[in-house]
Amino acid sequence: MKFEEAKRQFIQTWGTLGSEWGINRTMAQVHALLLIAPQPLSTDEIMEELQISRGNANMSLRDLVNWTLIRKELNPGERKEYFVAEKDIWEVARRIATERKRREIEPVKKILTQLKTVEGDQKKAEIKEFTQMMGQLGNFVGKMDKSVDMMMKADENWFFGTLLKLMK
Amino acid sequence: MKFEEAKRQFIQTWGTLGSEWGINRTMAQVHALLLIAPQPLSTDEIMEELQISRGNANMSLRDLVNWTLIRKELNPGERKEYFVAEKDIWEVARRIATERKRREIEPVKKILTQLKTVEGDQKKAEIKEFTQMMGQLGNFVGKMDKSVDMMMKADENWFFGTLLKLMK
DNA sequence: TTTAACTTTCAGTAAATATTGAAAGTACAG
DNA sequence: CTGTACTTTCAATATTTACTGAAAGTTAAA
Repeated sequence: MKFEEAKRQFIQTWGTLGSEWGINRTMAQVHALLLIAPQPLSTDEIMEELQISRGNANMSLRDLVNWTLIRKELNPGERKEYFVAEKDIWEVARRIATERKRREIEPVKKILTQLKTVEGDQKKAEIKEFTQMMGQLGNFVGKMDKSVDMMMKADENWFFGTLLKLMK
Repeated sequence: MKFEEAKRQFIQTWGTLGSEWGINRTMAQVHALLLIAPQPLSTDEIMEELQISRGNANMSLRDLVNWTLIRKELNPGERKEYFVAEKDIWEVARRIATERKRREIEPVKKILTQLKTVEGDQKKAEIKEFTQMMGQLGNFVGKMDKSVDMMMKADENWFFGTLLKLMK
């Protein structure tokens, strides 16, 4: 396969994967482009390569910076901003996990805790079932949460090494 | 908090969480409703409770059955179909992980493997960066894949027990 | 200052996704 | 068979989400 084709396909694949997991397709494509860029890219280069508008490029880049998946890089004596991606995939995974935990898991955890305290007679099947399920979910989410904390601190080889050794 | 309010809030929370993770909001809400139902529910009961159309209810239920998160239940001598959810949350998590792996991770893995074989001079920075990144990603996705396989076979207490013990 | 090179915003529009509901399909009881 | 109690489908529509591009904002060099 030719390089240009491979690049096109990678960007497309990454975009699709992103949108399947609730991440805006264009943002994932910009990320893909920066992941394989050997040097920092400017907004104009990204617009050109992905054929997107300035507004869209700016927004995607801002979001990626907020996710800490990319950072701005400035050349001395030049106004233009360039962007570089974090290229260590384990680090990328950790940042995504951390961010999604903070934005999505923590709020759910808090709500589940509240919902466990629902008023009503535990002898009613409805209430019993509800309380039990909130308990199970709260417990599970708590464990997931702890697992992410662990991943955040861990080194890749150690993490997968330990995990996969347990499999045998 | 009153039961009706807690129920409403749980269904809403679960729907939001689903849509943040690329799962149709209504499908997640139907799932939530069945998770807390002490007995099987019919399509009409679900339509009524969530205020959705017959078509939408039918489609969401079919999808949930395909994900093996719920199953049909028939009462002898009755035409109507009822639905029950798998209530063991560890089992639910495993089924979701298995399904997403199959639908989304496996195809990406296959493509990454192909993309590693891109033609071109490894001395060119572009190609070198690309090949390296495909290698890193392929490696990472492979490990995630194996971790899910492990989870599929494991018992909840053992899995989290082992994982969280490693944290200390 | 002013000008110019750049970045950000956001109202309007386009595209993607989800939902409805009525018609068609299915299968069982009589 | 035939009626009826259901389930499924799908074209039309509504809703949500993403994108554009021009105007406003910012910053620094002249």
